[in-house]
Amino acid sequence: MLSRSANTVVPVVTIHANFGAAETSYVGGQQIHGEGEWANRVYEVMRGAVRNYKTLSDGRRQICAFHLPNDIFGWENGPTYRFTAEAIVDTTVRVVRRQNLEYVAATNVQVTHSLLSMTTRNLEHAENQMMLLGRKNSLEKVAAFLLEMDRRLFGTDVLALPMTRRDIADYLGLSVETVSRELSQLRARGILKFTETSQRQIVLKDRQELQALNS
Amino acid sequence: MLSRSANTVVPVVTIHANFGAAETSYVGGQQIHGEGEWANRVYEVMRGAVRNYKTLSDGRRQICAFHLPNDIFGWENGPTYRFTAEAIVDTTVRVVRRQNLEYVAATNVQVTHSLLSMTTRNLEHAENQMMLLGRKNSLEKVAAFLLEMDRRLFGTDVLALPMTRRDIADYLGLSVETVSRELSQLRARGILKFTETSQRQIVLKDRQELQALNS
DNA sequence: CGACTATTTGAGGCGTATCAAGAAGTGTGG
DNA sequence: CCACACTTCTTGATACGCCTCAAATAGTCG
Repeated sequence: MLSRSANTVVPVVTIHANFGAAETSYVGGQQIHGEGEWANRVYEVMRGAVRNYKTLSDGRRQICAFHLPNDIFGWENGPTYRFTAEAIVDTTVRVVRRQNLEYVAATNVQVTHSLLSMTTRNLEHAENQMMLLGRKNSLEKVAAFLLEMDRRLFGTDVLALPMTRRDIADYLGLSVETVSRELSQLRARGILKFTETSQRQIVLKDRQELQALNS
Repeated sequence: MLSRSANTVVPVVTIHANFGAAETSYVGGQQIHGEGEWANRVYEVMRGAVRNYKTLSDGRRQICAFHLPNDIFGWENGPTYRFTAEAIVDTTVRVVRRQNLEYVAATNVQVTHSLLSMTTRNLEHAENQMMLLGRKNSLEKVAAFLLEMDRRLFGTDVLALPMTRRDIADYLGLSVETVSRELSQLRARGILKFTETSQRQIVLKDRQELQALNS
């Protein structure tokens, strides 16, 4: 049972029918689970995209991760979800009850090991994001974002971004306007272009140059 | 074998003599392992403090974590360390060979589960830090740092910070000067004071007010 | 088509970085 | 114990990158 992870190709659990999995669909904008709610379920994205975020009391938002097809999310060690998870676009997920997964993990060292691998990859991503948030400037942030999406939305010439500029901004610790300006700058420099149909469809014309901007 | 974790009181592996542990000491500033080196060893801090950081090619640095007594670090899923780890002050660690730990983890579901718990706690910390780095202002960052250290360096009236202002700055995504200014502001507001002996020894006079600044 | 949201672009302001200098603290050798 | 060199820390002046506010354009959906 292997599954392609967000970042690398490593063995990882897939939520399997054996665990009592069921599919559920959400429309764009719909909440899948809320920060602080009981963490009863674990999810695997089948189609669509999910944003995982925290908010401060005054509404400031930090998106910690985007989940794309084959990503697993909602696995918690503690009793409650540390995030809100929302479908960005129409999304289908496979759901498994947490206790079923825990039941298997308690006895099966391989499943536990897979969960450990998954958590470690999430940690690596978070660590890279800390460097990005703490020490990169706005152009470097946007370049890194594009390269990440290019890697994860593989297999297509055009990056069909599911998320809004606001989502990108809240992922990179920027304002919407700054994201837009840096994208415009990259377009002006010939590093990318938008398709005729949409501003959310981006073609990377010079990945090397993007890579160079990513420090 | 239980050990107090950095953030919460949860069962977690301690590096035990059974794993073939040995103690090693480092002087302040000495490197324990470098980013990219083969991850052959796992460490537990006995005395002292460790900084874990990444650097960009031009020298910008992001400290991802400070490790204090009873913290475990150096556990990697991949082949190499993703960080440089340096002793901040004179530090003693317990060392275990990775393969010994892996050997136990491969068969013992409890040890694997402990590693999973530890990794999950690290992930939670990283997620909170992402919110801090991406969305908090400099005063909120410094307040959050002080509260974190107050929680982790428990049992004393004065916070005897092992790290320099530069370390704090690189942990919070700020400049040294800004850290210093915000500490001065908190002192001027009567929320903290320094001891007569050192600028690194801080007494928190109003934790509630600090908590309020932390959003 | 009309209402609404998302995106871009410009103008100006603010928060934090940078540069600079002095004070405080630390370590070393005499 | 002091003198000296060096590092760390603080504080002030200034610069600049990104945010905020505003308005126009583009895109979406009933």
